[in-house]
Amino acid sequence: MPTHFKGDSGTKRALNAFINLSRASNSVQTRLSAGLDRHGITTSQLGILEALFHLGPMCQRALGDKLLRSGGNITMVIDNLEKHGLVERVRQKDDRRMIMIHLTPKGRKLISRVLPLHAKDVVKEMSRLTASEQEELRRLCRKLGRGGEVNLENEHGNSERKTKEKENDTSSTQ
Amino acid sequence: MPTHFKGDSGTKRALNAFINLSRASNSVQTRLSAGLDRHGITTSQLGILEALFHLGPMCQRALGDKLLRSGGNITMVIDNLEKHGLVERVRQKDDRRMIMIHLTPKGRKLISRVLPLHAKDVVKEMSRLTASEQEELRRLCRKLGRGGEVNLENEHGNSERKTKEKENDTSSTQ
DNA sequence: CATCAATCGTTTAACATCAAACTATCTATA
DNA sequence: TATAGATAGTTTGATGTTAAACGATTGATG
Repeated sequence: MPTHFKGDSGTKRALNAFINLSRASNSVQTRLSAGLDRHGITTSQLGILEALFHLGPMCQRALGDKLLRSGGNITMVIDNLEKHGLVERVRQKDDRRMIMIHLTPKGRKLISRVLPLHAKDVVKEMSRLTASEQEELRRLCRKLGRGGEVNLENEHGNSERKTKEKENDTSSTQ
Repeated sequence: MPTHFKGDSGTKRALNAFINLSRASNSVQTRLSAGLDRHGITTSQLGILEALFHLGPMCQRALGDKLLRSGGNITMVIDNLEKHGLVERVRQKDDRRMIMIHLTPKGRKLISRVLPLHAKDVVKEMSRLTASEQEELRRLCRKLGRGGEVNLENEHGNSERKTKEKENDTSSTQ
């Protein structure tokens, strides 16, 4: 009963690697979101606030692309942020399909206060690994990332430079 | 604008490790759940079906402990499994608070068919890493697992044996 | 100019998730 | 025995998530 799998060792290895990957991600995520609780925001909300803070006002479509979330999801999370007075929707005049999301002063204040604290929490969580272990973990995880190394999105049409793949922005979510 | 963080390199390293950990877990999870879609079940449902298949009938509390989910969540997922005729609730006679969850023949048939296919999918996903990379990933992820190595739950009171920590069961979820 | 296709955001339905309040049941103990 | 506390499961309310259908707006093309 406690064996649970009668496959070859290669299968066991893959299953174990996957299970521990999932558990680690979930564990860290859960502990970090407890930290965010103290500031009254969720992980999803942090993602949006951080993007707005670092990149400036964006339309919902762009936020969805950046955070890898569906349009409907972005609508919902922004609804909640708006209820709390942290962002506001501004309908574009030139293209009335588009709505730019702006941080309110309250939202800007909050995110600029929370971000360093959250980063500190992340550092604390990851400090269970040494520096080189963190780099190794990153390297291994990258190989498991988005299917087939797509990267077919130049964000805002800077198609003249075939630059450095972007790959990482050192944001504190996702 | 593209720098996004003006912290020391240790902070950057931790943030990058964390981001890539989350993304890897999410990516793999998303691709695997597309595979489960073909069998009409979700990841959560798979977790419960698999536990029942490997461990036999269990009460909801035990399932929640095993899968690290809240009681309310278990109730909901089992509701859906029951709707689909894959499990059934059996009220205990000796202790009427308790409800044992059983696989139906249909549920047993489904999970015994799906499990090997799902395992194969996991192997395929993880094959982006070599065998030793998988083992290294597992090792690193374990260090990030549940806070402080708690393990304060002997499941069903087998408190006489201080046995081998249990740690891993080679299941294909979680 | 009219229409059609693309794009943006919203809504809906289904599932997941948690915490907290609640019901039912059991156990210990006074 | 009666009552209080523990335990199992459900319900509720909030959030997040997707996919699909939908409405509004824009742009292109005949």
